[in-house]
Amino acid sequence: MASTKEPDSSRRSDRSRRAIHDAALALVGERGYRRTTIEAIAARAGVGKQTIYRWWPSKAAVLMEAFLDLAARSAEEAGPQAGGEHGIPDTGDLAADLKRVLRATVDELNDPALEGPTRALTAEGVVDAKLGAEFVEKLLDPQLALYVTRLRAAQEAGQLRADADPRIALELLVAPLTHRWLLRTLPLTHAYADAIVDLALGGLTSRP
Amino acid sequence: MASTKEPDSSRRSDRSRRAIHDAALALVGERGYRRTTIEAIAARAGVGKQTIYRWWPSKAAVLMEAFLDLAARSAEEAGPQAGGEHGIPDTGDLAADLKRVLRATVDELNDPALEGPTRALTAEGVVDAKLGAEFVEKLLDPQLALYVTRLRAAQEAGQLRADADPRIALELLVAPLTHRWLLRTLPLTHAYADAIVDLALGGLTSRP
DNA sequence: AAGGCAAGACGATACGTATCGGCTTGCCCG
DNA sequence: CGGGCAAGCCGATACGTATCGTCTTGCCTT
Repeated sequence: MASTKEPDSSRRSDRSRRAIHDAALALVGERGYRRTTIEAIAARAGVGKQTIYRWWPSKAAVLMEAFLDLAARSAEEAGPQAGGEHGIPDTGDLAADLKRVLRATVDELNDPALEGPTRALTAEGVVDAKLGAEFVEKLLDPQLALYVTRLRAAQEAGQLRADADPRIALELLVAPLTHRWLLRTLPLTHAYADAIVDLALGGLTSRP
Repeated sequence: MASTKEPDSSRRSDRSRRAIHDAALALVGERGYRRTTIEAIAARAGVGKQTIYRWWPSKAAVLMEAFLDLAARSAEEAGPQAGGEHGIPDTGDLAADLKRVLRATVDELNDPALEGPTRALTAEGVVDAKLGAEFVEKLLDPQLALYVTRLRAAQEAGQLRADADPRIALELLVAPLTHRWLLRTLPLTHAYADAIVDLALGGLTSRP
């Protein structure tokens, strides 16, 4: 028993880890997820295959960590009051604030540099429940939480129905964008984001 | 040129095709998409590997066709006025009609027999644009078209804002369900479907 | 000197192709 | 008519390639 020898993480090479992150992101962007092999990642990173197998359980896990690392670094660079990641602005105008954030999300989803890895990771999570849970917990939920706080503020300001669950309301706003992007049903544009905000806030029912 | 000899489809064995469909669906349900191999499908179907490679370009294509066939057959069985596939009911009560259909969709998405293959196919479409387009065209769009007609009827009955694009309004209703199911953020229940309908129709904004 | 490191050999699968008789199908010739 | 004959799909299987994940070997950092 207990033959599962855990490697000593204190001796781990941070240099190799970063090189593997970079190589993984680059290769997935260039050739797609399916066609990037562990061996290719190792070769590009100038690293032995075993160094990857020692520290990661799967190709998807490598990519996930690379992604998290990238997000953490770009968040750090961006500083406290950055563009679209560190909280949703509250100017008092809920519709305008939401449009601003959703437009930024549209731009992010349409960014060709991020599209490949993001699609790969999402698709993997759709099929692999374990990885999907990690994806949701570490990447998606923190972002959605920002909406919850902003929507709660709107609720306290009397701009949002008191009986609306912010967690559900948020999905009404975000899910349509995700839907178009993931399934590629129709183009994902700023105009679409605006339309979603207007319809979601105003409601579909006609009023006198 | 023209050395691409197309096989003669008139001599194709329908028996083999069905066996392959069934085997593919069963194996994907049992072992997941990644771990079902073409060779295993052939073995289970009692079919030569080449018979699969002769008629299908990829594993995903086999599954897609199997799925379409299944949908077509179950639609046929269900008859003209079946549960949830052949048009959205129009009782005059838009909210009730939508809840009925979305609840049925929830049940379908939660059906363990269909979950495996559907996830596999969707995930493949997320990554493979060509397959995704086929998936949308042959499976998703026809279903969404039903919403468009129902919503247009509601619009003519004065129950839906005249300035709302039905194609976008539909996404407000359907996307949240897809979102929860695909990403597994929270449980997908009838109560959630009802909440979505109420919020989408009534709007998020508080009213006097 | 202990252990992670780069490099790569290795067995195990799965892929997609090629080929083999066997069997059905449709056509030709007697 | 009707027996044979070519064509072509069928199940089956051998084959070479690609990738996997493990294992081994020295080197080099710590």
